[in-house]
Amino acid sequence: MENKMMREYKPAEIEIKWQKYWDKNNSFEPKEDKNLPKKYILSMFPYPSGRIHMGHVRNYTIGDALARYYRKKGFNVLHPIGWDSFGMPAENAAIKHHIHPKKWTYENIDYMRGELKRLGLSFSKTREFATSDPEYTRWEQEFIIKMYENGLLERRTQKVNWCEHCHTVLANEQVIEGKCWRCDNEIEIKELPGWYIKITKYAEELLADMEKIKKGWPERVLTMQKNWIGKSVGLKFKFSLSKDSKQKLKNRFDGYEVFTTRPDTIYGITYSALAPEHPIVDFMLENGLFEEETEKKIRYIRSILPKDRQAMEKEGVYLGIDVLHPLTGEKIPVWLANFVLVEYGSGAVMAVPAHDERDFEFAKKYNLPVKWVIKPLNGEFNKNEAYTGEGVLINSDEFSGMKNNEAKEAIIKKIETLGIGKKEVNYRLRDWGISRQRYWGAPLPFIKCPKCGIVPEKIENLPITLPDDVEITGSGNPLESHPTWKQTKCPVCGSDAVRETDTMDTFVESSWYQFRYTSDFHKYKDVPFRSEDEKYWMPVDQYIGGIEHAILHLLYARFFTKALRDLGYVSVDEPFARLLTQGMVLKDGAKMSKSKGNVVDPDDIIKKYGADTARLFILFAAPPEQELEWSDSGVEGAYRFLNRVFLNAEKCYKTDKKPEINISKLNKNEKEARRKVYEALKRSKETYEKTFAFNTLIAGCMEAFNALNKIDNADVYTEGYWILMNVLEPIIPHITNEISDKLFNLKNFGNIEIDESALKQDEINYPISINGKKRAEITVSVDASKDEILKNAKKAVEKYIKEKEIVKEIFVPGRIVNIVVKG
RNA sequence: GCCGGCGUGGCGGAACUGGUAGACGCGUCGGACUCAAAAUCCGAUGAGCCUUGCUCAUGUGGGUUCGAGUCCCACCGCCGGUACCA
Repeated sequence: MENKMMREYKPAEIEIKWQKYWDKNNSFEPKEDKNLPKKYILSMFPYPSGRIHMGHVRNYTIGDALARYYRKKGFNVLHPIGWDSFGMPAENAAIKHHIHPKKWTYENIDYMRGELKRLGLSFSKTREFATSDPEYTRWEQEFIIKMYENGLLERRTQKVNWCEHCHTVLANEQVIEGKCWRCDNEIEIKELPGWYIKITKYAEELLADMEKIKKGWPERVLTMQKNWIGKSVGLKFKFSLSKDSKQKLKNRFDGYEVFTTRPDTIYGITYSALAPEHPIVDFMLENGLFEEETEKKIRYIRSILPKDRQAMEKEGVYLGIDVLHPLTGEKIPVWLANFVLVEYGSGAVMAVPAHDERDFEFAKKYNLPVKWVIKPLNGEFNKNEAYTGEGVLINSDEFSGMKNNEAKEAIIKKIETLGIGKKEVNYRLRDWGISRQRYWGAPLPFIKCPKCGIVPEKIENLPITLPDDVEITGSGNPLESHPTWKQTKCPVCGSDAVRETDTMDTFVESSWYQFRYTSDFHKYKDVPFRSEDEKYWMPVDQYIGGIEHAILHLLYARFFTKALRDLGYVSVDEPFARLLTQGMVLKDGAKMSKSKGNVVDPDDIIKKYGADTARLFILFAAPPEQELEWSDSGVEGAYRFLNRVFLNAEKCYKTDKKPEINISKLNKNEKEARRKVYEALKRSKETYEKTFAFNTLIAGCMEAFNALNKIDNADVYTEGYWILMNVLEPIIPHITNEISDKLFNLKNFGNIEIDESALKQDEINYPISINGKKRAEITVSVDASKDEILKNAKKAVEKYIKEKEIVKEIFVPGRIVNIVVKG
């Protein structure tokens, strides 16, 4: 049967046709049948900034390929999209273009939804939402109230990171090298009241549960989170002040605590150091207990911002007081040192110059004694530097001779017995400050009552929504300056009260959106998501997004999941079973950005070549985890390939069944072509389910097409298209649907069994090498014996081995023959 | 400094548990078609040389092995994270 209907590849027509078809048939809605095997494929949702960029295209194309693959395999697939729609840019747009943040946001969403559709992405329509929708805010506010009631949220005043440009507080995670993650402005430290989520309560579980996800997450993401949490185990003990020193301090202090991870070096203490802001220093300054020179120096050190001190040389001064060594009772001088941080531990340290680089540097500068207490296991000390490695204790009373790792525990025990200290765990992780002094965010659902203090809003009054009539000027919080919004009644006593005007960090919204998608929330309005839906769909089987969220979003979402679990809302410990971190899209070696003028607009590519070309190129150009260098000629290449695929489909015949092939009648090229086709099919399973190496899968398909075009056998050719259209459908859905529809009535989109006989080769090439160097090549039948192969091999390399002694013959079946000769 | 990752043609990148280095694509060169061009198709394409073939090539230098891009040691470079965290 001849097939002459495909004359020209017109992506625009084909793509619109299929997009309409999918839309009309609701092709991508998850099914309610909970007996079906499920896959929840999620790409990180976008911020509706106005237009999608290539990073989005990459992110969503990867996710879409997986979703389409599993759908085709018969899974019930949840593949949703939504909008992370609160945030600063909406307010910036309001200031710049005098457009209301809400209007700006929702117009952007409408536009971007169209862009995603034009890419042929198979998102569910019923599960879409924006986090700024009041229905979403309502549940978030409920969670926050529950957290407050369960001691996971509190309001307190503390030092915060303040960005003057964004006019708001930032969480520690949002300060990148001392600058705002959004606008790059230098951060100031301010003391402000604010709301804190106690993520630190979950520090240990966040660490421990990495075990549960380590098979599915990139190691480096887990490492980054581990470092961020920064657990360290050690000893906390108290230094007692000497009698004289106590008197000098007017008996206001009897000592102070220090934390160390090296209790094994405790006998090497030769001084102790306090942070410049330590309370004892404060007290001594207030009471004029320093000589003039000393005080001058202390005031100088204190005048330098702690973060600027790192760059400086170590500096300090003797404070004129002493403490007693906890075990030996020896007198130990107390110094002030600019390298001791007031925020970490207790703001004071024991100093062991022999075995700590910082202490050593400081001791050298001020000629303080160095006492060696750990001897390297082999070799001697280099007394010009601190020895921080493992070893055996010396000069350490009854602990001498112990290995230092054992001594750690032993010394902790002794200190505990003496009652002057105990084992302690310290974390670098700080509580998550979620207050933002901005308008376009979810209001914190609390009320300040003059009589009752801070009280949560009643659940039945949720959501607390934003007022529409605001003026966004960029200075001050519009909710604070709104004439009436914050005026309310206390939900407890009914008296006049004021609403909290801080809104929530937008990372709160993105911490639980994965749960919201699990239910058809348009139908079930009395819950954030139905428990049965959550149990069925969670965890997300595959999460895809940028590495930039390794700490921020991914840590918050993991925490939030655990908190919601403990509040009884969800059933899982971890939200994302597997994570794929896709690399950035670059152009001319740099990240695409307006300021660099190297932006390629996805819409332009779609208009010129079609969505399939864009999708194919972006998956072909690099493996997903690596950076991807944009290449205009590479895009052209992808387009040419699709053209060939489309036009050559003409060589197939129409059929509803995969053609039966009689292998015995095939010639060499035909067998070769079939083998490549089936190899591509075989590889596709690995690619979609495990490796995500779309680039090599596509290369394999190209090889198969190239091989098909060398033959003239309609059966093999048609079989090839039957299979390759199936393999490529998740990547280039429009063109494959079009061809499969015309040729195969879409019947080729089910599961295809691998024909093992097609993968078998009749003949094998063996490279023959002499002493590991390739010298010849022979072709033998697959069932040739070892002796036969060796005989042929020797014949092929006769001139190299004649008059030489054969020392060894190596034969690796299916691989290589290597002959080792001497002389 | 510490932790992690990566170094392969002109370019993006292949190479499963050590077994023919450079798949596939781009680019370049040559050819066909054309009055011509574009498009398309066919072929060549790591470097060098004494060009039936040989030598050298996976950041550098060593090592293990019959055989190393792959394993081990040392170093160099780039990227990312983090940093006086006691």
